[in-house]
Amino acid sequence: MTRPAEYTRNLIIKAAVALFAEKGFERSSVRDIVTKARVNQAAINYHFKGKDGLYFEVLKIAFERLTENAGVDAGELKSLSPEQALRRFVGHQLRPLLFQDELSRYIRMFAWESAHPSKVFRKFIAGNTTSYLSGAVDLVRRFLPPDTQERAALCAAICLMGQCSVFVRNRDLFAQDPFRMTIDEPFVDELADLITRVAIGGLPHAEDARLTTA
Amino acid sequence: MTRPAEYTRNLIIKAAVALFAEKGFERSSVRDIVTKARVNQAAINYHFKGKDGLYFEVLKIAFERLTENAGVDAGELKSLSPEQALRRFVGHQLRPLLFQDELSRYIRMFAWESAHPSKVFRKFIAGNTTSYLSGAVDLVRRFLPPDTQERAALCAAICLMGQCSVFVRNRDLFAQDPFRMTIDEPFVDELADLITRVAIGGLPHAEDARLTTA
DNA sequence: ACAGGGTTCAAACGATTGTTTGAATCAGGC
DNA sequence: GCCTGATTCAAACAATCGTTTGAACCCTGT
Repeated sequence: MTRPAEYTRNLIIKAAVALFAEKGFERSSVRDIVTKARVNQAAINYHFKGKDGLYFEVLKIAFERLTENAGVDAGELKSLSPEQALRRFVGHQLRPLLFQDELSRYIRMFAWESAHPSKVFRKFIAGNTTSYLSGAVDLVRRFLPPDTQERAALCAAICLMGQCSVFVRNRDLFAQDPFRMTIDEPFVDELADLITRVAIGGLPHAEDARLTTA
Repeated sequence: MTRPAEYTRNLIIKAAVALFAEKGFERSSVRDIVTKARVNQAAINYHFKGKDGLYFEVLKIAFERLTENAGVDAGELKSLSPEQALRRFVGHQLRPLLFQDELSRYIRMFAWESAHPSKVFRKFIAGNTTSYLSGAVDLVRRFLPPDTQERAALCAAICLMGQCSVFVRNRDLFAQDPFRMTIDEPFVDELADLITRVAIGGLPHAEDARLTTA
């Protein structure tokens, strides 16, 4: 069979995940990837039909791993209280701040896409109808008034994930000079608590009477 | 004097602002800018010492215009109730969703930077100690418990601005197929109310007892 | 031993990026 | 009128990007 093919495929995917997570898709060059993977230039085009094809493959893997392992897990979601589930989810989204394992890299990749979705990514979510956003929507729905419109719930979910991804993307920036945040476990716990608590406290009032627009 | 110089300078700046707002700094090429401005290739390097120099100049202008005109205005901030001030600020941040005027373009430029700060931008905020974030920090502080640490207030401000900039950046994406949001004035009002109300409802509980980390 | 297909390789391709060049053009001062 | 400095211009530069090429390589089946 094609033993060696699968081997270098994995080599490439591993290197690509690391780079895509670190810098995002656009800023990661093919030459960076093949250098890190210690394979030839043409390998990506041979095995994945180009950079886009590689990214699509990587997205597929990341999505599978995340949905099977996430705090979005349907079973776990029901066994926990809404507050616990939300806290777990936020903690999961902030995971790349603390750990550099594979799962964290996948989350970070999606954090880049939430900043500026690439063409490949759009094609990807077009195929996966059950977007990773739907999990977040279910999560916030439990805090929103029961008659909240789907659109508002979607916006709330986007806001929730956006708050996490800002920190994931700019981790290094916030650690540096004007901010000087020491990003350790106590800090991330604090941050996750902050985001979670603001959501818990605020979401129930999301559909109150219209504010004066002035 | 150098009349014609200032004229083409403004031509370039105007075109650059439009493109930087639309696509961000990195994705806007020098050739796009000079074509839109109807000036020569070399003009940018002659007048601004390169693309970076142009961007720095544009950032300076945008920052001045925003601080003098923003909902962050110190006088206006004190004359309004905390709730009104926050709602005004959020509405201001979401302005690019509705209008395409100059002010909206400046806001959108900063929204791109909040996603992935460029080198030029980092150098810029290093020089402007009173970051545009400090206004947001003051705003959220009025809802946080009085003894909240500066670090937590800063995180809350980042979260607040992040929620707005997600929609500003991805306006077109959310209008399209998987989401199909019609981004008109009622929607933006609704969204601004949502973000504001979640913040008002949640921020006071930001420093409650530690949540169980599980 | 040989042929053939899957895989690797170094090199080049064409497109795009930001920047530089050197001549051409224009203005105003002596 | 001519010189000088500022400004514009078309063209090229060097670097990087993703992709393609065609020969070399290696393993397998016959």
